[in-house]
Amino acid sequence: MKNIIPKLINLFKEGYCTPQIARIAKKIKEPSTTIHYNIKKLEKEKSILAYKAVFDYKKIGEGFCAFILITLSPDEYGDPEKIGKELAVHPEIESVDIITGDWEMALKIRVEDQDAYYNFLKNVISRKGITKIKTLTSLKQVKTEFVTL
Amino acid sequence: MKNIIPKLINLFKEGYCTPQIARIAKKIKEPSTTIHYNIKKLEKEKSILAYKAVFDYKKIGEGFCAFILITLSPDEYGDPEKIGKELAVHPEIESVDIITGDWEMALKIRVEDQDAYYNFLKNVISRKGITKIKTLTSLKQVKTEFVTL
DNA sequence: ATAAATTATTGAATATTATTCAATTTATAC
DNA sequence: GTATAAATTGAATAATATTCAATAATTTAT
Repeated sequence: MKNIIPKLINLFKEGYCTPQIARIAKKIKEPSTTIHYNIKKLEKEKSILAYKAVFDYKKIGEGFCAFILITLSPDEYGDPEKIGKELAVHPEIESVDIITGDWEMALKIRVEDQDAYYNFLKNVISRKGITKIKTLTSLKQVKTEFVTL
Repeated sequence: MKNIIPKLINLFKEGYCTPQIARIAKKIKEPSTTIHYNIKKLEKEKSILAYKAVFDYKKIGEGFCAFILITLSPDEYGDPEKIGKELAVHPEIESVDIITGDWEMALKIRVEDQDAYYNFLKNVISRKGITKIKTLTSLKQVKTEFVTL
């Protein structure tokens, strides 16, 4: 057996999808060439970044989801974006935001289980510059990426 | 002029995309029929919920992004999922999670600007059952929906 | 262990769909 | 008001997903 599915999942996180112009044309009752033109415009001006799949993450072995709120050390405070970009390369991280308030950064994480999360914290999050973190574990996901589960 | 773009954006939030089987087949060097088979399997078992576009939200008039942490009143505490589902219908809400810790729920919101956010708080969030909220405004989005900006 | 049944892989043929192209209309700038 | 650019459109084409039937691999039952 080949087990192509993990590869598919990875590709679909990046993109590897395309708009269904004919379906959209039917839906909003416009010629498909007009739809095509407008979509290409959105792509050219980089308003659309990617076409991708949204998963039921429990079903693809990423059932553990958490938010991490991060406090940065004063010396790293000048360039939180740098740390953000370094963190963003990790595939377990769904989102990275620089935020206002009691913390400087908010991450959303998806891993298999609590063990995997512990390893993630040890290997990725404990790094110079991060002073303190607070984990908010998701007990139940009601809506994700604009898709209601 | 017709201004089809807002309609496209709405459709792309729901889905209206499809996998690029030929491209995937080339990428991982497998027959396209095998890819097709495996994708249909993922769809049938509902591991894939949708294929959709990811936007640069600043460029589509949804530049204001915030997380809302919510404390529920003790009488609603028994069924936070019910409130979650009621909130989930609002298109401004990207995600709804029931969480552990100092708060019971975490939302991610996208609207045009601070004014729109204020209105959103007034109209959607102030409701019976929600005792206290804390807003974490995103100053800079580094990564969203697994896509690095 | 063997047979039966199910699940997975694949190539060839087909149906759909995105894309290109050229023509026309609509909007914008001077 | 004219010129220039942007947007819409139908017809033709190229590319793609899909179906189908056959084969192979894996699992289940006996």
